[in-house]
Amino acid sequence: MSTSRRRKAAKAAYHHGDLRAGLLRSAAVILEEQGVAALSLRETARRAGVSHNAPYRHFADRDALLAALAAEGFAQLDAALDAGGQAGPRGRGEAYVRFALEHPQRFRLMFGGTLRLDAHPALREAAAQTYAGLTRAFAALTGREGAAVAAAAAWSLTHGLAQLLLDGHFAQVRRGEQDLAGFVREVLGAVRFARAR
Amino acid sequence: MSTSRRRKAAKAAYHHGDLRAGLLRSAAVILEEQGVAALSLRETARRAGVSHNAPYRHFADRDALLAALAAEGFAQLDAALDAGGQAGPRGRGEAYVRFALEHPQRFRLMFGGTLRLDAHPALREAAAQTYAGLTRAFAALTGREGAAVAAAAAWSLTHGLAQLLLDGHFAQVRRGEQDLAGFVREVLGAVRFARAR
DNA sequence: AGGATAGGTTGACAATGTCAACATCGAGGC
DNA sequence: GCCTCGATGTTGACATTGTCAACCTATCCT
Repeated sequence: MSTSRRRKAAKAAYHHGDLRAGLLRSAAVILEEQGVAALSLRETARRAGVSHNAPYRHFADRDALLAALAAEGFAQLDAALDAGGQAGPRGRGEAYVRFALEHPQRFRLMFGGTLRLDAHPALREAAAQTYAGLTRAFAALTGREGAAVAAAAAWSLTHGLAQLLLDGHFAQVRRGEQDLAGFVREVLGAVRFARAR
Repeated sequence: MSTSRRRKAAKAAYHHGDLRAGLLRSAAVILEEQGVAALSLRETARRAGVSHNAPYRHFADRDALLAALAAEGFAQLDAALDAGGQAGPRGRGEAYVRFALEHPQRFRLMFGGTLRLDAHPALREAAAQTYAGLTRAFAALTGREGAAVAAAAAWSLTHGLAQLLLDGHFAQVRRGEQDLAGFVREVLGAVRFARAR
C-alpha cells in the first residue's frame, strides 16, 4: 500500500506540489476572467509560480491545456445536470442553460469548436459521457425507439437556447433580466417531443 | 452626379483597388482553409499583396476584421435560409444546418462567442436581421402571441443541432455519412411546437 | 551508492498585434 | 495648371506569445 500511495504522492508533490492541478486552477481563473483568447500558457505558468516552460511537462501544447479545461467543464456540467435533473427533464434543461450562463467562458470553450474532439481522447470521452447521461434521462420520457432521436432533439433545443442566449441573440426578446428564467421555461416548454412510433 | 460617383470610386479604388474587399476575400480563404485561430492580420495582408500594416486603414484591429467576416456570414446565411425557406419552415431549418456544415469555420466564427455583439454594431445589425427573418417565417406557423417564443424555440433547436453536429457530438448516433440529411430531418421532425394559447 | 528519470529552468527563435513616423497619390481650391 | 491636404499604404520598432533544445535537480529503483 505504501508503495502505491508513495507513488501517487511522489507524482503529486514533486518539486512544486501537483503542478498540473495548479496550472488548471490558474488557467481556469484566467479563462473565466478574461476569456479563452487571453489565456496564454505563459501567463498561466506565471500565476502558478513556475517558469514559462514548466507547463510543457504536463500539457503537450496550449490546445492540450484547453482540452483539459474543457473536459473539466463537461464533468462540472454533468454534476449540474444531475442536480437539476432531480426536478425532472425540464429541470435538467434549465440546469443546462443555467450552467452556460453562469460559466460563459467555460461553456464557450467546451463548444466553441476550437478543440477538435478527435485530437483529444479525454475530451471526447468526457463529452460522450455527458451525451450518454442526457440520452439515458430521455429514455424514460419517450419510447425506446425514439429515445435517441428525441434525446438529440432535446439536447439540440437546450444547447441552442443556451448558446444563443449567451451570445445575446435574444436580447430584444427578453424583457428584463429577472425573467430570464421565465423565458427559458417558456422556450423549453414550447415544444412537445414526438413519442416513439 | 459626377461628384458623388467620383468620391465613391475614389474611396473604392485608390492605390490598390478596394483593398477592404480584397482583405475580406483573403481572410475568408484563410478562414475556411485553416480556421479562425490561424487567421492573422499579417497573413491576410500578405495574401492581399500589401504591407503588414495596411489592414489597419480599414479595420481597427483583428477583431474588427473578424466581425466583418462574421457579418458577411450572416448575410450569406440569410440568403441560404431564404432559398431553403421556399420549401417551408422545415426546409429553412435544413438549410440552416446545411449552411453550418458547408461553412463550418464561418459558422463557428459567427457563433463561437469570440466576437461580442455589443462591440460591433454592424455585426449586431446583421445578426438581428437574421433573427428577424426567422421570427417572421414562424409568425405564419403559430399564433401571433406565441410566435416570438416559438421562433426562439425553433431557432434554438435548429442552431443547437447544427452546432452539435459540427462539433461531432452526434458521431455515434449518425449511422453513416449519407443519411446525415435523414438524421437532420428526423431530429427537426421530432418536435411539435405548441400553438398560441 | 548510483544511475535513470520525471519534473523544472534558461535561453533562443520566429510569428504576431499594434503603435508611431514617414511616404505617396488623387482631389479640389486658387 | 499648380499646390496643399487628407486618405491610403509602407517601414520600423516593440512586447508578447508558442514552442524547441539544452541543461539542471531531486527522487526512485536496484
